[in-house]
Amino acid sequence: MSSESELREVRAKKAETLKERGKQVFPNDFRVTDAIEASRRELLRIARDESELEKLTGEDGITEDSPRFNLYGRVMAKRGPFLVIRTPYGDAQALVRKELLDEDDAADFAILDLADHVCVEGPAIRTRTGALALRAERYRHLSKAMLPPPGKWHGLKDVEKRYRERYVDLFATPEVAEVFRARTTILKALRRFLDDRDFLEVETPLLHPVRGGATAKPFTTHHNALDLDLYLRIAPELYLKRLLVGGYDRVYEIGRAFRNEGISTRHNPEFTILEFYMAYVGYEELMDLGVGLFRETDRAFQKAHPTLVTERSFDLEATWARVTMVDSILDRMARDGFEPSAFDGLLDRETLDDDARLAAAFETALPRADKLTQKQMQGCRNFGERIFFLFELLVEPHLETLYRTEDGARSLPVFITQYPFEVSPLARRNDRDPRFTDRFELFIQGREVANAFSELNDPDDQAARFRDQLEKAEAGDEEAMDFDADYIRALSHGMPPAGGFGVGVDRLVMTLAGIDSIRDVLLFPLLRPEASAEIE
RNA sequence: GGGUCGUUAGCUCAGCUGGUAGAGCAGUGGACUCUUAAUCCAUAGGCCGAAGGUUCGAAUCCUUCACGACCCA
Repeated sequence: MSSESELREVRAKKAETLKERGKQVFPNDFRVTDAIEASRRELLRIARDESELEKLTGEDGITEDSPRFNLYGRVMAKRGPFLVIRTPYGDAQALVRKELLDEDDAADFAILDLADHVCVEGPAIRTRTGALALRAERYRHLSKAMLPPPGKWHGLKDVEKRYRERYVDLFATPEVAEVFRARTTILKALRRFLDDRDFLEVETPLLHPVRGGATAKPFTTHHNALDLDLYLRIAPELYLKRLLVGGYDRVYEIGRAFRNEGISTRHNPEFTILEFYMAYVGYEELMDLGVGLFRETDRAFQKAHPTLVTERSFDLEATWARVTMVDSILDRMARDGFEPSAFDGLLDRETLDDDARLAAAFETALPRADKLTQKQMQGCRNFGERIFFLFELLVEPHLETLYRTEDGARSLPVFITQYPFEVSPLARRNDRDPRFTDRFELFIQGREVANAFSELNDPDDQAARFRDQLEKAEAGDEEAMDFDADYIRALSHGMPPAGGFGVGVDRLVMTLAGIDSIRDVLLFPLLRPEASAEIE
């Protein structure tokens, strides 16, 4: 009897036995008072404290006066007369012997299955091997698991199953549960940093009538009563800046954004974004603020989750690199040791500073490039797009190699600044060189973690940029923004000079916890539905 | 989108160049009752991801599909 249906049957029969004895299979009369909860925590604390353990006696040292404890949770294993009980704070064991229980409790205990929830009550003892155990004088059944848990030793390894049945993954693998606690620690630290600086946390719509705030393919949906097509937001940006117009000088939002794109180790269609906006600062101040934000968040993470701290290839405590995009391309070309590229020997400062010369360099490089690269090169229609293309092709994959600590041991976080105007439709132009914007992206471990800029608050300039986006859309660009007339109206009422900063929270969690796949930091990553979900 | 790999018992995995489907754990019955993956004896459990094909014979070879992982773009 051990196919799935048979295992289920065994448990169903035990449930039936409970009922026949007048017991509920799923009772809800057990109440955790503050005192009982404190007693469980105390027990788990003692279990981990050598000096406390030594104070405990063996079973024969137990008297009427010995303190009693409660231990309740999910039964994860049976070892001889011991039960391993899992709680949110860790595991502890209980010594359960029928002769110490009254008849009724003993009968309940006799039909215990692994993964059931139970409560035991009794004094704490020290076992012969020096570990703590609660010696059960009372035993209560609290909830039945109708399905068997995964193996106690190997746990749940099947990656697909782990994502689909995250509830099992979480109780079977405490390290996984810890990652999601760390995620919350990180979110709280981000909030605290901003709250401490008088930022106001706000919530803006997820349902957007127009696409804006980022260049990405949106999800579409429909509101029936208004007969209105809507988009799930790709970014909260434009609403948050409306709030700057409204007079809140410092606002932030942490929430979900949706992008209708492929799924990979770094992309999930819904992801968590933090955006904050601050009046009377520019992008330089935002870099300083960003350093503080990430360092403080990391310290909070490391302090709360020492078991998740891994050997890192990057260093947040060293001085972070700040390089303009053009300089980063020159840095790359000046460096040996990279794969040969179609642009070798073609790029110098003069070329990267002159539209015609750069276009000519592309002409020369074109036949040397592979097909896919050629296609992308031909898609570059102006100076800014060419610069950005060169950055993505030549620099981005090598950021970790290019910018390192003095001893060369670790990579530095790097701010790439001065993004070209053409690829930055919401950022303010640089005052000295209008071909670029006062924008940066932050890369840690070569991974893009943040995007920020001095905000464009000139309504006419912004309207012209929206019109450019419309042209792109007409040319077939599915990621182009819509013309947001209300946003232009908002800017026309006057927005204070400001800077804005966006963080990919999932990627930040991945970076700090040393996790390679975004699915491992999302509780329920998007998966294709199962072919046939069993319905009963 | 392309490539590589995977899918066998509830869980973790073996199963060779085709020849009757295997182990450990968990389950069931029993023994034991201070264990640390508890132990011992006994026992049961399979549409070998799905569909086609090759073959006397397919978990194994071929094709298609589904789902997933990793790499590339």
